[in-house]
Amino acid sequence: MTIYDELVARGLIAQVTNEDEIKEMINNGKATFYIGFDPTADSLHVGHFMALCLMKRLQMAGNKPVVLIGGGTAMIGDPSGRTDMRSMMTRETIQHNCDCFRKQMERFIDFGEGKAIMVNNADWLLDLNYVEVLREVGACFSVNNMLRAECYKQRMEKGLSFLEFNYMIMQSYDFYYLYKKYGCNMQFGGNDQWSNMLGGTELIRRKLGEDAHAMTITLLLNSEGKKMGKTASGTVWLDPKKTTPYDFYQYWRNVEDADVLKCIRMLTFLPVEEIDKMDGWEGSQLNEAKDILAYELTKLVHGDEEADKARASAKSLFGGGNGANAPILTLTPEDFYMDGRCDVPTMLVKAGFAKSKSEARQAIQQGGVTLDGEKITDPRTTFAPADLGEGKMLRKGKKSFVKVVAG
RNA sequence: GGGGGAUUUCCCGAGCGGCCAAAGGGGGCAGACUGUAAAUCUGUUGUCACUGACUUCGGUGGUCCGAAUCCACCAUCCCCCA
Repeated sequence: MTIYDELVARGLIAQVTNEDEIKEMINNGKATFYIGFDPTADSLHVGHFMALCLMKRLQMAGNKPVVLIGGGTAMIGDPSGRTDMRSMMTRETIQHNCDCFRKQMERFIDFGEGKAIMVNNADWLLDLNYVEVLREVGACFSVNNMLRAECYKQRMEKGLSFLEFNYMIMQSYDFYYLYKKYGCNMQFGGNDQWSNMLGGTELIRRKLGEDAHAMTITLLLNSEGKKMGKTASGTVWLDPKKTTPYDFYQYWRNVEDADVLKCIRMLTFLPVEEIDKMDGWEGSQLNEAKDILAYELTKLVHGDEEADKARASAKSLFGGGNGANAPILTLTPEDFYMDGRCDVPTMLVKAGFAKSKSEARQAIQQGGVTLDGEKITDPRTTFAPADLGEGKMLRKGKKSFVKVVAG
């Protein structure tokens, strides 16, 4: 199976500028392609992960990836897929985020001897001269066309600042610049980037009379049409400090039935034939597929050891075990503030299971909290350090566990 | 530059002087049912020393016994005209 066919089989390809040429290029390792990542946070997330996987697949097929970190474009803020303006980031924050991105990416992409390069568009965008750019590049863009682009259309009602309107031009300039400097002939990105990417191919055509290509990856949406990788409490990050490997595992372990196969296909490196076999799975077998998905992804992102640990704690906790690998919550002497005793709401808040003591109290009153299997019914129940012994398993609802010990 | 409108608790959105911690929906959390799924039903959803107290309705001042509701100014956003 050629790499292009595999991408199609996995459902990764959303739109392409010229299928035949792109197929020819990537199947034969002739592409030098770039994907841009705007450093809008200090960690990568699932969306980035998909792009990096695509990059890895193409790199393995002999193509050369260019990772572009958008230190310059982040100064503007991409309006695509947004209904409101991004808050402006300081240069320092952007720089910090760039550094974080770089570190995480090195896990996935091999940057050794000419295999891949990493660039930062701050290096060329920040020194541009306004009037020069207007004459050189601005003349190539039709405002009429730009306004027709999907990414701006959505913003016509809510308002769009001139700053953000220029995002497309900056991104197009990046492609033009990379094309000239590195012979970068393709750009990949999320499907929401399509119009921005076309801006680049158009600019190259107008300025140089040559063809460059663009291809977008299907956005990973769940069956309700929402972006995956988000929970009510926020984004699922790749940084273990921001989203623990266990939580990361749990996120995937809990995807809806309808989304499991799609996720396995798009996100894992399991062979397509193997995935096809899972296609008819239902019921408990489909439940098994969720474990495969969660395990494979945790392994890719956090490594074998962490994946094994996450899987083991999940199995012991949900399989009726004693939760041997549960995270530990150590209570400090200050937590035993009530005559040397600690109440349960304090523990729940400390464990991060409740945002406030009120919330914790409600969980208790509704019968959702147990300590070592015993239901807590009174929010005022307290424990002294000695009561905890070697540590007790505090549980809120079905999915939140922690082993409480007195420190 | 001129005119009009908006800003409410996580989100959307009611409220337009006391009965407002603020309707309704969404989302979240918990319970039942289950497969750590979905759907459904129930409860809950500002904070705390929780049968009470305290702090919220863009910001700052003011009127009033009393303000999310009235007035003034400021900020931000939207719409129409130029």
